[in-house]
Amino acid sequence: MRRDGAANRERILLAAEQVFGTGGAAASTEEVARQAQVGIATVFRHFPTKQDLIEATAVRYLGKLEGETRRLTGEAEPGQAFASLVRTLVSTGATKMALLNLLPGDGYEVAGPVTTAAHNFLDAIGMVLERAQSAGAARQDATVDDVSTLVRALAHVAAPGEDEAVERAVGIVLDGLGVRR
Amino acid sequence: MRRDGAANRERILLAAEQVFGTGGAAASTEEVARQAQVGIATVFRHFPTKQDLIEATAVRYLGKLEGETRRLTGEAEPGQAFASLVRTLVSTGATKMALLNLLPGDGYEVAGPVTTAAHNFLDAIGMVLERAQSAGAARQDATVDDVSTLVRALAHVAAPGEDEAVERAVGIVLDGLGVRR
DNA sequence: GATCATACGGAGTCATCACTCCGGATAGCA
DNA sequence: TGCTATCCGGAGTGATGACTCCGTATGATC
Repeated sequence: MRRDGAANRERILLAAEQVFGTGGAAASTEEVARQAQVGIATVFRHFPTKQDLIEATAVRYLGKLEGETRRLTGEAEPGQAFASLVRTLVSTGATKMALLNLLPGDGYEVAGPVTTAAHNFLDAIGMVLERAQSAGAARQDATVDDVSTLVRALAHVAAPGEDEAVERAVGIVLDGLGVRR
Repeated sequence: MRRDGAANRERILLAAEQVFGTGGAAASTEEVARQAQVGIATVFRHFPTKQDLIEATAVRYLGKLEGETRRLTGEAEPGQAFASLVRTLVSTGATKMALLNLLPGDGYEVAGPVTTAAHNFLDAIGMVLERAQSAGAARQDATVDDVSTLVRALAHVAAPGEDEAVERAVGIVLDGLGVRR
């Protein structure tokens, strides 16, 4: 693969994360091309359909989230680490709701790279959750799916500018999850 | 207004609630016309723009929700009434998420009939909430906005068929709201 | 039952968007 | 530096959807 080709692919993915994140999946591919400073044909050469582009962007984004989540596994305070995870996911999810919608449980295809990436991400969340539970800082019967569902839910209403309302809602959910604060 | 005109207006609003509810605001006006068994021009004669149609549908729907909510004010068990309210709103919201998105706090215009209807609806929720709080069946510092935010959030992920996951999430949120179960 | 204001249907218009075609660069290598 | 496989841009193309035009039908009033 030629170097300029690889570089453009990167620029496109970066732009797509921004565009689809803020505008939802309804945002146009042309907008992505504009933001990436690339011709529309170049986008379609790298990603034959809009769906392919969205999926590639989602995989990349989920991988990033997974990395951030795994980093929290080493935190000294498991309860705080978990609370911090939820807060972070909700607020970053606020500007990427279209991508979060691709998580399982939101009516997505059963197999494929997106689902794999999502599972890896959920595994990472599970590790943080279990550490909190072992430390007695989260209720024992909570599952990763519970956390996933609640985070996706909160992310949907977490529009930028509604910080205070969202913070209150997150606090109530964390109480429901038995997280010590 | 002629009788057939009024009747068609009703059929259109009914169809719109169904179509926009399940398909989101992205659903086409033609689909509404088809479902209402009416020509496309008839829809636009009654509601000059698609936005007008969505707003009229939302006002109607919010009024219906308000009525159901006020009915819960007379329940014997305030805590159960509140829990039942949340459950009902989340599950009905699941098939009308596009309309629930028009509630304040989701980036909608400040004035107008939709906002008025939404406020009336929130008032009704407030009455149910306060009764539960007075009975010691809900935490004292919870506000109507908290409930509104959480319900909207849950409704977004409450796809039909995900009943069990949603029920668990609702349970956790109710725990966070201090609702006795 | 005649008149006419009110309503109706569906073909057409215009804009948007996903996706394609093709002539013109350019990176990498000898 | 010259060659070529790879890559690029932007003007199409076809489909879809919001909205309009206009000839026809019908409910209300006399």
